[in-house]
Amino acid sequence: MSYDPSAFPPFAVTVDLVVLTVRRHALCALAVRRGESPFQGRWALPGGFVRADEDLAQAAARELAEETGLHAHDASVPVQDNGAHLEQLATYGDPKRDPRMRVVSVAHLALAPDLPAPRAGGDASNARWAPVEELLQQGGYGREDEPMAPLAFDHAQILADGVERARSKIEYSSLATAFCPPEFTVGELRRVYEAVWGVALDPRNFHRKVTGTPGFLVPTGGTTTRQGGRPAQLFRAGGATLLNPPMLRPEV
Amino acid sequence: MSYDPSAFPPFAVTVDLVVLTVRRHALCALAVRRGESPFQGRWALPGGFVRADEDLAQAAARELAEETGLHAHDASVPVQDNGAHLEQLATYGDPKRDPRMRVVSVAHLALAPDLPAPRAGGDASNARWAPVEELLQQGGYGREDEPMAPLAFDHAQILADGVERARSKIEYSSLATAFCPPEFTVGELRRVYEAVWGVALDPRNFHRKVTGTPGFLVPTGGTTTRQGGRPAQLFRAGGATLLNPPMLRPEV
DNA sequence: ATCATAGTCGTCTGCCTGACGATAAACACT
DNA sequence: AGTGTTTATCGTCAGGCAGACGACTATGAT
Repeated sequence: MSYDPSAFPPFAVTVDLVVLTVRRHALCALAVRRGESPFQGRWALPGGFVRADEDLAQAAARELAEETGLHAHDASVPVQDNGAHLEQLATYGDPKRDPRMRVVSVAHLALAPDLPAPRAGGDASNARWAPVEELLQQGGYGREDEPMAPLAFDHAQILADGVERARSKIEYSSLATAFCPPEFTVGELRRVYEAVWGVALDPRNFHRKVTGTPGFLVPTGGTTTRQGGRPAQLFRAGGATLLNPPMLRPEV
Repeated sequence: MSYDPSAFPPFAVTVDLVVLTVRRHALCALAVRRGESPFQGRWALPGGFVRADEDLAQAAARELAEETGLHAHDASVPVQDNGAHLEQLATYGDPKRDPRMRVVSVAHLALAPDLPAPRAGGDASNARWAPVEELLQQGGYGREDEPMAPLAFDHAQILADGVERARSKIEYSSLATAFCPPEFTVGELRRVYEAVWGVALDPRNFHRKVTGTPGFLVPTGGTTTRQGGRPAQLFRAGGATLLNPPMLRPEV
C-alpha cells in the first residue's frame, strides 16, 4: 500500500458507448467505422479518451454529444427533453484488450429515441445504426451486403452486456420511455418492449398493465393516429423510475 | 480520436472492495484503517493498485485474498467451496476523488459467509467488520466508543452502492446463499434475507417460497440443530442463479 | 359501404402471496 | 417425567395479479 511510483503503472482510460435505439421494430446500436489501426476499417462502438479534468459521466456525455448531437440528461437532472438516458455500464480492463497499450474502458449505456442519421465527425458513411443481432453475430453481413467482421476490440462483449442490461432494466424501471419521444402512445411503448425483448406482447394486457402501474404514464389529454387505426391517447413519462409491480418478460 | 500522447493523460487504476457478510443478524462490511496520508487513521474500504499485467477481476480477487484469505470463485467457476462471490460493482473517477493524483477506482462487491476475524497485513487492529449502518452514518461511534469519522475518499458512496446492489440482487438471484456456509438451513437463509433487507419475514411463507423455487435449494439429506428447537433440514445451493419467481422484498 | 388496422374495456381462470392456525421435534427447566 | 420455549414444517384461506381472449370503438383505405 505504499505509493512507490512503480506500484501504479500508468493506464489510459477511455469511455465506450453502447447507444441503443429502436428503429423499424428492431433494437439498434450505434457503430462507427475505425479509421486507423488497429482494427482499421472495422466497426466499433463510439468512444474516446477521458480528459484530465473530466469526470467519467462527463466524458461519456461529451462523447455522446459528439457522435449523435444528443444532450444526455443525467439521473440528477429530471428534465425530459429529447435527451437520452445515460448510465454507467461496466468497466473492461483486460491487459490485452488493446494491442498498443494498457487501456481501461468504462463503458456507458445510452438509450435514445429514434433519431435522424448519425454523424461521426461529419462523415455519415462512418457511422450507422445497426440491429444488434447483426452486430453481434459473427461473420454476418452489413449494409449493402458488405461482409461484416466482428466488432473491434472487445466491443462485441460490451455491446452484449449493454443489451442485456437494457433488456432487464426495462422490466423493473420506466426506462423504456427513454426510447420514446416526449409524447407517445401505449402502442408505441409496447412496440419498444417488443423490439427490445424480441417477443410479441398482448396489446390488451399490456395496456391494462402500463396504465395501471402508478407513476409510469401520465396522460397528456391529446390523441393521435400515427399508424392508422383508432386514435390513441398520448402519454408522457410519469415521475416513477422504479415500476411496482414490474413488467414481466415472458418466459423464453 | 488520434493517438497523440497528450490526448490520454495517465491515470492510476485501483480496485476497491465492498466485502459484505452477515454477523450477529447484521449486515457488515470489511473496513481497514488507513496508515498514511491522506485520510490517515480513518477507516476505508480495502483496495489497491491494479498491476501492469493483471485483469481487473484478478486484481480484485488478489486484494480479497490478501485482506481476508478468501478464495474468490469467479462466475466461470461453479465450485461451491467456502469462497466468496465476487462481481464488479461500478467505477468511480471523479478528478478530485483522490487529492494526490488522478485515480480511477473499479469497485467490486464480494459476498462472504461469516468469517473469523479479518487480517490486514497481520495487524488485526487495522481491520474490522462493521455494521454497514455504522459505517454509513456520519459521526457515529465505532468499536470501543472511539469517535468514527466518515469513510475516506468517496468510500461511503461506494459502500452505499454496494449495499444497494446486494439488497436488490438477492431478490432475483440466488446470491443470498453466498452469505451462508456450504450447507445451511432454511432458517439461516431467512436470517440472511432479514439482515440484508432489515426486515422480518414470515418463517412459514419464506419456507414455502424458497423450497418451491426450482433450482434454488437442494436438500442434502442431513439435519441439524444450530439454534435450539426442532432440527432443520440441511440444504446446499442449487444450480439456479436466477430465481423464478423472485423473492419479494416487502414494501417499506 | 366494407374491410383492415389499432386502441380500449371486460371477463374468467389459475397462480402466487400474505396472514395465520396447527403440529412436530428438539432443549431447558423443575 | 412433565411443562414451557424455541424453531421447523405443513395447511388453509382470501385477495390480487397475469395470461388468454371476447367485444366494441374509431380511424383510414378500397
